[in-house]
Amino acid sequence: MSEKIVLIDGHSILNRAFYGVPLLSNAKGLHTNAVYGFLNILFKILEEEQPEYLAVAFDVHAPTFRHEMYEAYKGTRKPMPQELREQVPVMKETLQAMGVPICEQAGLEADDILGTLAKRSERKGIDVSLISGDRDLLQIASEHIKIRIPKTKGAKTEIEDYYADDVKARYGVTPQQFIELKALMGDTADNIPGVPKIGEKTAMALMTEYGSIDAIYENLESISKKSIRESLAANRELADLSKALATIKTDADVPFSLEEAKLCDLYTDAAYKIFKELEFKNLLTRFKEPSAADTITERFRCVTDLAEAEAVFEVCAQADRVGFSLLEDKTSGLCGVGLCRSKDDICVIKCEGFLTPEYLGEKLGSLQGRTLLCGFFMKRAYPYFKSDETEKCFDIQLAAYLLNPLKSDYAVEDVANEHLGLMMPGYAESFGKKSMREAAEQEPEKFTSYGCYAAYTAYAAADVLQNKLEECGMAKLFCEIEMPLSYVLYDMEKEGVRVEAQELKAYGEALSGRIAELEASIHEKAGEEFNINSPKQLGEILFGKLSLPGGKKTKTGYSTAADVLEKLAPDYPIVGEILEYRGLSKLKSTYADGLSVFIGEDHKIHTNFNQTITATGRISSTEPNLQNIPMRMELGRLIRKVFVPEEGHIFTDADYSQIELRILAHMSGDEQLIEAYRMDEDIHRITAAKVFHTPLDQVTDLQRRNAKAVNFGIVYGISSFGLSQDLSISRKEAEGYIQEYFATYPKVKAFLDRTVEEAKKNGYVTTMFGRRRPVPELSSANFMQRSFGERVAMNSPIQGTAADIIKIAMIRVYRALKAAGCRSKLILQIHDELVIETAAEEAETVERILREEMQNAVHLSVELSVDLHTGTNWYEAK
DNA sequence: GTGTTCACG
DNA sequence: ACGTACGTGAACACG
Repeated sequence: MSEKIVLIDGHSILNRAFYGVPLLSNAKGLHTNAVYGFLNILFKILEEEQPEYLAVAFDVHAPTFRHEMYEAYKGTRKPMPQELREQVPVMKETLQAMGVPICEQAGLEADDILGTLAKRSERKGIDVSLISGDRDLLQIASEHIKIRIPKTKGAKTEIEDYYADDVKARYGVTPQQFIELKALMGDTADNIPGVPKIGEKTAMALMTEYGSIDAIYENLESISKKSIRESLAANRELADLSKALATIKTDADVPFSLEEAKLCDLYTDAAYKIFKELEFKNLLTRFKEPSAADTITERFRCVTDLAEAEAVFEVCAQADRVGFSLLEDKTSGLCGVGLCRSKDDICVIKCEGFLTPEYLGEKLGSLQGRTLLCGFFMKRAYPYFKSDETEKCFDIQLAAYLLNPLKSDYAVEDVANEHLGLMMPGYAESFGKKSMREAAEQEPEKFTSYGCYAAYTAYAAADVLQNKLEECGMAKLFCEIEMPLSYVLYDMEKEGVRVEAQELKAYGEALSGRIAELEASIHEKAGEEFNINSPKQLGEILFGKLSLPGGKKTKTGYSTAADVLEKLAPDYPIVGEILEYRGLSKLKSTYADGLSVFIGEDHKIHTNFNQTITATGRISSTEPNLQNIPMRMELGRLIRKVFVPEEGHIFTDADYSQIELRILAHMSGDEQLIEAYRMDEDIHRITAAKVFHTPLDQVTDLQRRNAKAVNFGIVYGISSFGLSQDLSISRKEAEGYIQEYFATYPKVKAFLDRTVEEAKKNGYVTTMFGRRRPVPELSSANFMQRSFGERVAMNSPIQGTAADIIKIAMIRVYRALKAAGCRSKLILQIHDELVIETAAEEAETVERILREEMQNAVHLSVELSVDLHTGTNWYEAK
């Protein structure tokens, strides 16, 4: 077997990777997707090829330059986007760190370097694999030089391979002819003029018939088509020039020795550092585990003996701080507990024999309050706890979330990696889809290892995260809001909300009847049966078959969204029916049928309130989502009647009135807006009066509606386009409203501008309570992305502060209910609204507490106002 | 798994 | 010239 070299066309592959991988960025906002994609391709190739040599070629600055020339010429495509441009130096640094030689030379294009190195290697009897996204390189292909072109097909990349024969098979020309083909037809991208009048088809025909440019000119008179013949005759020089331009150099002066390309261990310390910085979690697993981890795993142990377990808990109770991991899942129950009280004392106590789940839970609970208990997802541990005190609790996930709320999850291995620089296998990596019980029984060693790693990570990360929280000014937010709130949420989930299953079923059945009627009528009007729920089929029927006007939008086909259909409804009865059908089937599938599966044996629904999901600090609700139960339309709103309190209770519902606008008034300090809230009048009406220069009592409904939309728009990070869409007015009119609004409330404008500026400077925005949201989009070169970043920067401090305030209110209400000895319980939170299941005799107390604690959660320059309602179901209470 | 639609604040 | 209002979650169709 001869030796092999892999040569990579750096810019070309980086470019491929950039467009093939969705935009990623690390915590610092640096984009990383192209580098990530490049490395994935590189590793894949290396695994396949097992070469002895490796080198990457870059143009010095040719690609951007040449690219831009081309763009200027074509006037269509964009220059290299900033998101990609910034990754070029990062890519080079990464390669350097991995010890991969980078060949670049002023005055030489990467193609020429690659061509030269390929031929040089071939002469030495070395096989060549040349990786490029650019088909121009095909001219280099030979018996020993393989051109490999990666193609991104959906998620995975497939690679097309071309030896000389493959080029012939695929394109019908030899690699040499490939050059001449290109010379004839020209290539604007490479500034190759080509021969006028000759395009792809003609060039191909000529090459197939004559075999070379020289042969074509020798037989010029035999070319039948006059225009082609004349063009060729008149442009011999151009043809030769084009050929020269199209030919990749194979004898360039590249000072590069094969020895430099000798492939060494890529997994260097320097590379590890860079991969970590770039947050390439998957790729980090390729590195050997750092030595620190080795010493830790040596100390991992599994305890199965009662006396030993007793001793462990005793020692833990004396420790300052204990990291723990709960080894359980819904189906398995508790299978073990990982405990770490120092980096030298880490174990998993397994549930077996005398070590029952009850015993372990009890012992874990007994640690509460005696030592700082650090764990992932503390809410899961609260069932074992004896009190709702969280002073001596530290939830790793909550801390990691505050430090970067944009991540999709906060798994043990991610935190270990990001905050401790520790590589460990994740759950799925160790156990696949096994349940915790299966893991414990079938993989005892990995089970111990996983539990110990998690406990150690909790132990060690608590310290690191605490310091980071302090640095970022979020320590108070963490221990005074998020930690106590986690217990409140646990309590709300545990309590649940009662739902009348029978009535819910009846509601669903009532919908079914009407749905069937509509379905029949729609199919009849359409002249065929089709799936109305399929936007694709629906679009084809409406805008294709029935050729209704206005059909456009979306990548995949016609848009059939409600706002599009509503415009058509007055003229086409079928559209109205479709809208009604849509509404009803939504109610049936998501709510009537969807909710019923979550009703437990206690007749209650226990939703999950997630505390680490949203970018702004809000809570989210899942399985089921109880934060989007219908409200705006009467038919949907009726569903709320099935949500009922327990015997002897009523619902008390309290919501903040326009909390976000009040926060805006406070944060901007705008006197006009603050004053508007001091008047005891409808804020939208006041805004209308001011913006439209109309006396308050003469404000029309339309004016009020418009003012309300502007108020919303301001909170969302206003754009004239968005407002115009919302109000169905022209952009110009919308722009006018915004101008008037800012003239009315000048400090609001100043505040929003200031916020965006700060976001650009810092890379993040903050709420009144120090909660941060990074805004990496602001550094994008893409207008759309950047505009999005600006709106995010304007909205997040407002939405986030509102989230902070209601969280404070929840904790206060929870504590006040407890202090007053109430049986009444907080059960739901819907962003600006709290629902309490109120014991009948406590109705007045509860109202007083809600008002008091919500209104005084914080003191702003405008009062917080709370609306209260009660009822025997959620419909009545709202 | 991704895209579309639509429910809520 | 571009093509959006901010933040979520669930159901469904479709590849």
